Amino acid sequence: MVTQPKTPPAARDSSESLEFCLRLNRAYATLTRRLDNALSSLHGLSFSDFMILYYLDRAPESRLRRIDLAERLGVTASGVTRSLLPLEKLCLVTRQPDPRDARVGYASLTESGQQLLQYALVSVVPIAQEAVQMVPAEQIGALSALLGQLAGINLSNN
Amino acid sequence: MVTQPKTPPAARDSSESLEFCLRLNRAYATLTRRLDNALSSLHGLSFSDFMILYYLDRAPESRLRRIDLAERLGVTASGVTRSLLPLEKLCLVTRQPDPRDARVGYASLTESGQQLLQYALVSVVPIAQEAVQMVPAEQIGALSALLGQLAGINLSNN
DNA sequence: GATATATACTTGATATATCAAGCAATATGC
DNA sequence: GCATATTGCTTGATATATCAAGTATATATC
Repeated sequence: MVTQPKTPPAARDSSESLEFCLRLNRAYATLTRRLDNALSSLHGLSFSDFMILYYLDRAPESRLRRIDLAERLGVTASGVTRSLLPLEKLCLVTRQPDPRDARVGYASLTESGQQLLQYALVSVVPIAQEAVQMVPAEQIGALSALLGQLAGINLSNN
Repeated sequence: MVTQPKTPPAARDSSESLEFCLRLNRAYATLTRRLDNALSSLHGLSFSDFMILYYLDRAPESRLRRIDLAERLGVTASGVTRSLLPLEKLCLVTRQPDPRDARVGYASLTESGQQLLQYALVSVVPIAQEAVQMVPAEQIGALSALLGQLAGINLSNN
């Protein structure tokens, strides 16, 4: 039986956890807005667009199955379909079939997509650095890893 | 003139910062989706709705100017107007004028809003804790502080 | 004390994401 | 080898957020 009638042992943790979620939310909103603004004045890219180009660029052969792209971005397959449409229209990304599995479609970064990414990086990096600069440098990695874990928590139980 | 043609000194930091932003994005998406799902099956609340009730509950007299609510949520004034509409319709929040300044409208948590918040907390807290549990406990505070700072970075220079 | 500027909102048009449903193609079970 | 998932993806309807523009009040300037 619990013996403390006033403050149950989990009380402090629960508000700490909640506070964390609230701040994560606000940090996300703030950062994304700043990045969106900076990029849209460059070439009409959103930060979401930028992330797509960036993930593709890092992938082997500069391409990714649409479903894998969705997973990295943290959106649904539907979201990827819709996000890729304008990028394909601009010829920044092209669609490629998989010879072994006719269901999958690859999103592949084009030359011009790669080039635009380089330009976009010039706008994005300073903002990303400014946002992170207040972190003690050696903690960035740990914090980053932490967010990665958070994003990777098991989704199957819901 | 820059003298290192291959790896400029900022290169490592820049990809680290970028990586951080990418993970922040994904962590946000993952966590929000989980919270949204849990809450919507409860009473049709989104996590955004929950945050509104929560911020109001914590504020003095359980009320906040709409603009201040926007700032806490990290959204625009427009977003607050639209988010409050259904909550006002459900009588979870009411609008109150300011006797000194006719421009401002307060969003005030009602009794039933307070009650629903208590129920919602039961759904939200376990998810928030599960998400945070993988953080080494003593680091939660640091990370939380960091996200808070990140969210608070000067917005005027954009 | 009239004019100009800033603040606190609201609203119309638009972008972006979701969910649910559907369609093919592949993999699995019998 | 045939029925039954499961996977990868797209599409229609809908929710939610933005921006730009507009309204009304308050504050500052002269």
